[in-house]
Amino acid sequence: MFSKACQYGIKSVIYIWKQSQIGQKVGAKEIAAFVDAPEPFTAKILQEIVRKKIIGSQKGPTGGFYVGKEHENFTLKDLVVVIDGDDLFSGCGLGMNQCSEDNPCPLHHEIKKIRLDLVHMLTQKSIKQLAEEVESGETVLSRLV
Amino acid sequence: MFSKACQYGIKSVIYIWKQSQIGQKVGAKEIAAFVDAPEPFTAKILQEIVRKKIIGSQKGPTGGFYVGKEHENFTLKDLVVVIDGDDLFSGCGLGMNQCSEDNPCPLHHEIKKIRLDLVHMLTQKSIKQLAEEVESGETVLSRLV
DNA sequence: GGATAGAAAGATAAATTAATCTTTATTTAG
DNA sequence: CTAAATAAAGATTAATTTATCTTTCTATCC
Repeated sequence: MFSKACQYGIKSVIYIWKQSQIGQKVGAKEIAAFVDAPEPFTAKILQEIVRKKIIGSQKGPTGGFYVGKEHENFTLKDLVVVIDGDDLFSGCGLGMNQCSEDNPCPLHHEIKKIRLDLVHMLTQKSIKQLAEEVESGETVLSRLV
Repeated sequence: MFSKACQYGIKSVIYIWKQSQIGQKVGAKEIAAFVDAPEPFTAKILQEIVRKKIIGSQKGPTGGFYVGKEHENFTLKDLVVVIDGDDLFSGCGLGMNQCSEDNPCPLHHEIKKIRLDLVHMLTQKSIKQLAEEVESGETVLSRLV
């Protein structure tokens, strides 16, 4: 469903949120270790997310990745689109470019329903909420434990 | 959602069903042309599907791919699993191998719902039904109107 | 039985995605 | 101002997926 890059990105951003809530900036190395992802690849994905302003970063000692007020309204869907593009949400599920409401592919109507649910899920659950669930131990993000 | 291979496979199998319903075996070339897919790649995918006995094939002149009684009970899900594996249906959506009901990843419960719907869709809609909808013009499979 | 039409299989190539490495730029601390 | 820590950027490599090519095998038709 999500690419590796996207999986790493989602986990990283949840972790960054979680740490930002307690006032901590976090470096790529720490993030990668925590979410169990290859460090250089994670760093590269984070760059892209920063460039699209989903999160912030600061260079230098005591620097790292963080989220602030200006990032609070981004949803998981925004993040997924930045990393994986919107293939998952738009376009024909069978890859037919002439597929449309009037000219539906065999799975058009079926896939539409599932996509609606998916988009709903990815826009309703805020990243903040996910971070809080990790914070409370309701869900788990790390291999360790 | 589905790989290219899987998209081609789904479209091909629907076409083969449709043609089998009117007693026609079809060759890889005809299939590829109709569903607008690269021919050698399509042939390769079809091989795999035949090997897993989702459809049948016959070599030699007047040969081709077909479906018979013995293939009637396969669902789209069976087909998708043969081509793409069951990553879409099982395993953690964020790639965490320690994710489980007791140790859920941040998206575990959310993804579960969507997967249930997806599996339901892919098992409820029979390939035959999809082929009939194409036959009746209700849905469309080919680039050529 | 020979020619032909096709599927099956295996080898190869191209494109994309995943991952790493190296260098550069920026910021803070001292 | 210098050194150290860290992100940013770009180049490179590896793995996977997509696509093609070539050869072999099998069935049908004459």
